[in-house]
Amino acid sequence: MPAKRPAARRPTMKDIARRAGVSESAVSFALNDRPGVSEITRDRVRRVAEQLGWRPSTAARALSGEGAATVGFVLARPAHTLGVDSFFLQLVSGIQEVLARRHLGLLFQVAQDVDDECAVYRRWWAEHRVDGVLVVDPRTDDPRPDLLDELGLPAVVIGGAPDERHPGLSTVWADDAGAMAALVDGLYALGHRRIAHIAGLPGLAHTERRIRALRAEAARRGLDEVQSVPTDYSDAEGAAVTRRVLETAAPPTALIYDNDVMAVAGVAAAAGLGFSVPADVSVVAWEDSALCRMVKPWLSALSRDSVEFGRTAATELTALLDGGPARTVRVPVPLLIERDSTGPARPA
Amino acid sequence: MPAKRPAARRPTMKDIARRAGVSESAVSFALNDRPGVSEITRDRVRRVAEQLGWRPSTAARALSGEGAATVGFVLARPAHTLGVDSFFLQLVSGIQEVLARRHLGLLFQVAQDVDDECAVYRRWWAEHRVDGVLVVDPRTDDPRPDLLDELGLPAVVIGGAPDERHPGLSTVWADDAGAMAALVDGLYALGHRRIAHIAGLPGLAHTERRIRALRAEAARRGLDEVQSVPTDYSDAEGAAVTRRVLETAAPPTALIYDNDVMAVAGVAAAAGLGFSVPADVSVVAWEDSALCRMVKPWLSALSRDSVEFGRTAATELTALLDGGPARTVRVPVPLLIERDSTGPARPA
DNA sequence: TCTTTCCACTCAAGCGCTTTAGCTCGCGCA
DNA sequence: TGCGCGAGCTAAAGCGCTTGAGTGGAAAGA
Repeated sequence: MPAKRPAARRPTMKDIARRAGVSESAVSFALNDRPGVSEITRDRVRRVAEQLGWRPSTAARALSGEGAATVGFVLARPAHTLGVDSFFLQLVSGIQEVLARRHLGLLFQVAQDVDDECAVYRRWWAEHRVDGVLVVDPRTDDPRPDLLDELGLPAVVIGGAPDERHPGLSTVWADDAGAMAALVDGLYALGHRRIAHIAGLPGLAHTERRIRALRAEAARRGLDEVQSVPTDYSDAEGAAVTRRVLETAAPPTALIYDNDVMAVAGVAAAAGLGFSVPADVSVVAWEDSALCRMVKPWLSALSRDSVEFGRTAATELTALLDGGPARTVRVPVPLLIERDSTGPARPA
Repeated sequence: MPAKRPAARRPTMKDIARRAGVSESAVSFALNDRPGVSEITRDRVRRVAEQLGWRPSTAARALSGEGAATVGFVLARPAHTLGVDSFFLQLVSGIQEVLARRHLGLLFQVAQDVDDECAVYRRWWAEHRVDGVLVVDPRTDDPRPDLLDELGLPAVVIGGAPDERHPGLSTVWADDAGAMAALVDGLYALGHRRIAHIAGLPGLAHTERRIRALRAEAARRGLDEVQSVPTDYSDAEGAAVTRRVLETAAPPTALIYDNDVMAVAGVAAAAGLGFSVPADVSVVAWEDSALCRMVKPWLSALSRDSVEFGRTAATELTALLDGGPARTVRVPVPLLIERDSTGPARPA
């Protein structure tokens, strides 16, 4: 037999009203800082509420039109790439920090793919579950902004490019193009002319931005042995692609990895092929984490503050929920932390 | 001016009732598979509902006593240890898989510490936000089970030991003691007599279980140069402790790390001290992930299926929500994947 | 003195759903 | 013919909160 639960009853506004000797409406006014009650009544009500440990029922609030006090976050990535990723947990930490302050809940869901994700948004909307959502991994040709517009669901896109076509959405983005330009600058100065970019998932907006930026930089300098190879972000593909680009007649002298996991796997793969880092080939990871200091040589990496990124995104969303206008805000360009995996190109 | 939102109205049961020419109650009966309507009416109602894209408002449902259709998950770990951890995202993936099937939402929150976590539970309970919670990182002397009992909030403890004192809580656990015994068995057979265990956060139940198990195994075999050193799971402490135990007159010949991150950091630290793995010292990681195959030598590791762990926990919670009895279920003992970091002890 | 104004508060409806009680048939049976 | 009965449905209350429309009384104005 299941244990009998005492199931303490939650106090309601009615309880407060009775104890304070006023009507429920007065309680509502008092607790929501609305005019209509005297200061002394307000105080009394507040004290009683506190004493009873009262908290508003989100369900009742939501039902009377106040919104669900919850924001949604969907992660649609293949399960195996979720593994050793430091970015998302940090991002979510930052998001939480801001949301918790306002007692907003975070409804989290992992989805199979973007279509699945869209279905989740539809369901959340229809079920009245969330007041707004945070969208990650924006894509080229993304169906989500249109959908969110249609549903009228406030949203901020994390990591997208500024988007004029959806004036209702806020965007928080990093200047990947600028970062890539700076990165290539540095490598060029070190003598690197053949550069391979082991990119992330094709179709992701920031992957495409980085690829385009690299191509542009190469063109500007007349480098024609520069390439980007998309992957699924996994260590396996990172290693495989590394081997592929390195086993050519004129292998690249610098490798740019779109995340830390692939960079680490890539270094190992390079070593397996007899390439030493950074003597034969320089390596940079586009994402810094403890991982980069766990291998020899320590990896140079582009470091951004993912927690702050999350904070910014959440702040924009709360502004949107408060009825503010949609905005486009840029977070600081990631900073290159130079460690031991980058050096001058070996002379030809 | 903020974009005017079209704000499509969500269909309600009233809409369905009107379109189907029946009362709201009939609609409710029809859609919830209750007796009281004929099959043909039921079908008609269902069709109309489908056609309108109707979904029940969770707020309204919750308000009329049905529960919030949401379960909670709080993560209370220092932010910096959240970084490169593969376990939680995998666990959450598994949890989601089960919850999504029943359209249960997952409310996720990161907290500072256990007290903070308790406050979150209280708030969730008072706000009527969740029907149950998943508790991770159980501790020795944990205040949470008592609290959850008091609140009557269904809960399953993930990774705890069977707990007779709280018959209302379900527990999903792994047999750390058994795994530790098997591990020591293997190392002993390889000739290892001096073993150091670089443990996780002190106070966590499974940390203590492992420490006790190791001590028991050592006692059984009369090994007196066996030790456990607690850490905060970070790569930094993993490396520091490694150096400390290795820089002694009779250093251990085998190191057991309570997670993959510390193991990797530990190998690097050992190498820095001139110890080669596995010739001078064997290394085992208690947690397998891509990380273990990213360093040379590849790390032997205890592998468990974290996704499945999550599935099991979520399944138990849904059973509890359905009014089932609390249960204690054991997941399979983690399996030792032997790679290149373990070998025979160097003869004295 | 009587009216107006305003403040502090109460009433009651409504949000979308569930659920209990009740109502109306048509049928079988005595 | 009358009655009971169950199947199939409706009416209405209630969950906890917000909110617009009152209401009573004291202070202010005529």
